Amino acid sequence: MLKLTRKLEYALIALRHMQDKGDTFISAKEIADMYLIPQELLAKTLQQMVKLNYIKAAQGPHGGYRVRKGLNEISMTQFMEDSEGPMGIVECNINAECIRLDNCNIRLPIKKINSNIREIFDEIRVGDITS
Amino acid sequence: MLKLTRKLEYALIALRHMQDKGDTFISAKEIADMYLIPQELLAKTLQQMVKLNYIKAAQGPHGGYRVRKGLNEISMTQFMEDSEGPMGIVECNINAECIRLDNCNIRLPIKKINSNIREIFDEIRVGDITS
DNA sequence: TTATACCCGACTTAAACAGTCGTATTTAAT
DNA sequence: ATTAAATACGACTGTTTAAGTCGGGTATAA
Repeated sequence: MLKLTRKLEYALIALRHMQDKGDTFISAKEIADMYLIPQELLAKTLQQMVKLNYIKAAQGPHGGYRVRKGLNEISMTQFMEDSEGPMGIVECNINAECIRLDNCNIRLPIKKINSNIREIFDEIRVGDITS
Repeated sequence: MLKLTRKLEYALIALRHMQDKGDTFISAKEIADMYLIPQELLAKTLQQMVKLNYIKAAQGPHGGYRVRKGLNEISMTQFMEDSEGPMGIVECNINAECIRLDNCNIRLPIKKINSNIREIFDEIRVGDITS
C-alpha cells in the first residue's frame, strides 16, 4: 500500500539525469540503458512529459530530451497529479462519490491524514529531487 | 497512487464501530450491513484482526467481535504493517533488492519522503481514528 | 538516402486487489 | 438433541490497475 508508480520513479530518474546534463539533449535509450529501465516504457513516459511541457524534445539523430527551465519550481504534488491523476489515500478523498459518506465513521481522521501527506509533497519541488 | 487498501479501510471502520459499542460483541454482519461492506470480506478481515490480537472473537449466536484494551496505544504504522506488510513508497524502501541501487540518482530524496510519510503514521494511534 | 531518434496508439501480460464460496466448528436457545 | 447464528479457514474467481511490448509513423542530421 501507499506506493508510487514506477512511471513516476522513471520520470524522476530521467529528469534528474537530464538535469545533471544541462542543456544537451539526452536520448531515452541512454537513460534506459544506464538505469535499466525498459526503453519503450521510458520513451512513452518522456513523451508524456513533453506534452505536459516539463521537458523539450528534439527529433532526429543526436536528438533526445532536455529539461525546461522552471521545472525546479513545480511542486511534487502538481507533478504527480499531472502525471498520474488525482492523489488520495482513499477514493472519497478524490471523487466524493462514496456510498457510505454521511454514515462513514472514519471520514474526518482519514481526511486529515490525507492532507498531511499531501502537504509533504506540496512542500517539495521537483528540483529538490532532481538536483 | 498512494492508496490505502480497502481492507484497511474496512478494518478501521469496524474497529471504530466496535469501539463505540464498548464491551458488547458485534457481529461482522451488523457492521457489513451498516457500512455497506461485503460481508465475507469483512469477516475475513476481522478474522485476521483476531489473529493479530487486536480484537477478541466470540462464537455462536450473540457472538461477534470486540476490541481489546490497549488498541489505542498502537501506532498506525504498526497496525498497517501488521495488516498489509511493509509500507514504502517504492520497492527499495522495503526490500533493498534493487537493480539500480548504487546507480540510482533519486534514492536519497525518495528515502527522505518515505520517512516523512512514515512519521505521519508513527505519530497517529489507532485510537486517534477509532474514537 | 540512411540511420537514429521521437511520436502515438493499440495491445498484451502480470500483479495486486477485491470479492465469493464451501465447509467446518462453536455455542446459545429451545 | 436440534437448530440457528455466529466465527474460522482456505481455496477460488473476478476485476482493476500497473507494467511492459509492438508496429507503424514522422523528423532530421550526416
